[in-house]
Amino acid sequence: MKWRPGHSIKVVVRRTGLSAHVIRVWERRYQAVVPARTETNRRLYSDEDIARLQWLQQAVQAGQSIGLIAHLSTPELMKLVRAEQAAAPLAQRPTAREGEEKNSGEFLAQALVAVQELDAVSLEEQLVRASIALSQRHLLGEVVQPLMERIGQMWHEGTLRVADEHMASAVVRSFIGNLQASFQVSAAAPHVVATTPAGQLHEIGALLASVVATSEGWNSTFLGPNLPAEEIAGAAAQKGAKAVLLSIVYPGDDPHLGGELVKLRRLLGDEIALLVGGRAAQHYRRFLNQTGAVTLANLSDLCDSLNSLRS
Amino acid sequence: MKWRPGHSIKVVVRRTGLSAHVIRVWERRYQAVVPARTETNRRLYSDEDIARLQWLQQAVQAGQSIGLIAHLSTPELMKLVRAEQAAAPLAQRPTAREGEEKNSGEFLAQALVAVQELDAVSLEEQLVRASIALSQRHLLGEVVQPLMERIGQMWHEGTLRVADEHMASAVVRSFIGNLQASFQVSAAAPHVVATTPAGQLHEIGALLASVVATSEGWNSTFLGPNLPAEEIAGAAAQKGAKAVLLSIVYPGDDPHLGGELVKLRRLLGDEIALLVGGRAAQHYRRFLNQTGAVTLANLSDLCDSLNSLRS
DNA sequence: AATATATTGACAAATAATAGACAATATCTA
DNA sequence: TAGATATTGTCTATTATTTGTCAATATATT
Repeated sequence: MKWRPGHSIKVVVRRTGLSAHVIRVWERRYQAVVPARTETNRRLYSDEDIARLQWLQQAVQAGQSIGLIAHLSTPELMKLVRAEQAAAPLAQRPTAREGEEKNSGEFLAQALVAVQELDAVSLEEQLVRASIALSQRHLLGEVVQPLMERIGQMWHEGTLRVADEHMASAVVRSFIGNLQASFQVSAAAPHVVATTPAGQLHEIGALLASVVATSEGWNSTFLGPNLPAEEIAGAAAQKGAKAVLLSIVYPGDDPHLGGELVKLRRLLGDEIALLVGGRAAQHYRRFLNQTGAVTLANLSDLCDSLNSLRS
Repeated sequence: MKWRPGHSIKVVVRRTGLSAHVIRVWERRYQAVVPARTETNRRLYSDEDIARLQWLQQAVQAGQSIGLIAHLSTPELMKLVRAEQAAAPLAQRPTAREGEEKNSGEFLAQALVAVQELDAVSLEEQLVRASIALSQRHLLGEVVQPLMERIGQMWHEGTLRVADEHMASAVVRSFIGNLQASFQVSAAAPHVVATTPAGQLHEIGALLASVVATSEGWNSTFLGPNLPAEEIAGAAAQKGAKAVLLSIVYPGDDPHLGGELVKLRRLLGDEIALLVGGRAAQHYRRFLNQTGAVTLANLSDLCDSLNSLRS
């Protein structure tokens, strides 16, 4: 679990990009980060120390002076960096650097802070930044989806207030809806509909699926959450859809849902595929297998399934 | 909690766009903003200082001369700038005046057709066209709001399917969220939060209220629907909101809602106003009157109430 | 032995504060 | 209207502070 020893300064240099000189001088002058020591006086940095240095570095890059911010707590630093990013004129935004992996994690972390602070503007700002810096796939798979999963998790744990969760849902919904509108799809392209079955109130998963389908060149209609099987089948028929995308996240033990799925499968007929994803989808696996629905583990699976459906 | 240290003049320069020279000369000549100092005589600007400089800058850009306004209090500056802004756009408003009435009706009719045909793309297209052709006020008051009312009505009558209603909600939500993001509001502007109380699941009204508040120059946070009184009060406190906007649409006979409203009023304290609108608001009039909440008949009422709150 | 790290002191470039000057307008006055 | 005066942004020169970098030296690691 936890790694006791800690990291040498060399590791910190590699991971932060700061020089060893600077790291030491920040410690000497401002006690910005005061690592533990070995018996022989070597510095031993914890992961928290490194993270703090990274935040300090970002704040400095954003124009803050180290002497004024070195003693701030790490959460305050995070807040400061966000404020600075938001205030930066678009003209001189920090040049998009390489290292998408690292960046997507930062976007996620910043977005989570924004959610906890109930800061809708900041949350949207992070999403927009991520959408500029990252590819579609990384944006959805490494920022938006993990963000919503994390929020759902914290919500169940009681770590997050309902208001935070609702605010975040509203912002993310709007953002994704926006994203979807930015794609141009031929009217001749095949259709899908995306929704969640009755009893499933969390709609973001279905909305994500809908965007992915759109970005893969399908005409996708998002029907909102919590629809009974008849409604879903009716809508699919009306749109001439080739597939129905369902997202099942919570709860994972709804006694009615299995029946709904079976009924939906019957109503859809043989021509319309049923693709089911989401965290709790596997809890209903026996119903899905029994009816010949396709279970999706992630958004890449969805892409694959859509592509094979097309042919 | 609170921000102790302060920002260097460099940061102020980047956030305001003013030159360091100007910032210092305004201080020297007019004491426009007199920041704290470090032990070594460096200027330390607080967030309030920066906000004040932004207001001063806006006032100057609007044609005021710095020597005459530098000594005004920040609230007076805010009022001044808003007055200027309200006066200016009228002169250069390029809106196509002709046939707004007729057009708004057409947009509404075509949007309804799109809903009944479950055509999200067409619905969004109508909304976008309306947003181009109409003023903000007409767009929201004569297209979006009537559209959602009509949909709710048809839904209760059974004329519309659930899927249609959900799809329309998703599209309109996304569209309004988009609209909201298009406004630039100063961080120094006062805050409101918009939501619906527990038991009220329809969120579009609150979202509309949130956009209107934003367009009137408030920082508005939309909290999503169906929040218990404690959550609303907590969020309002966290954001330092001056008002809470509630939308009550359906149902109009919830036995718990009156109690929720009374509780919310108590939790908010004396400093935070409670503005309540929506089709069903008058059904709870006795609770609202009893608690000193303001009842709003329409979006224009909301504008008026917000403006009087500001002073 | 070769390499990496810690400590101290020092240095230079960047940044900031102050006072004063100047030019372009704006406003007032005769 | 012309001239005087005031306002306002910009600039320079000087001094002081902040901050990244480096060298010298000692100690630890491989």
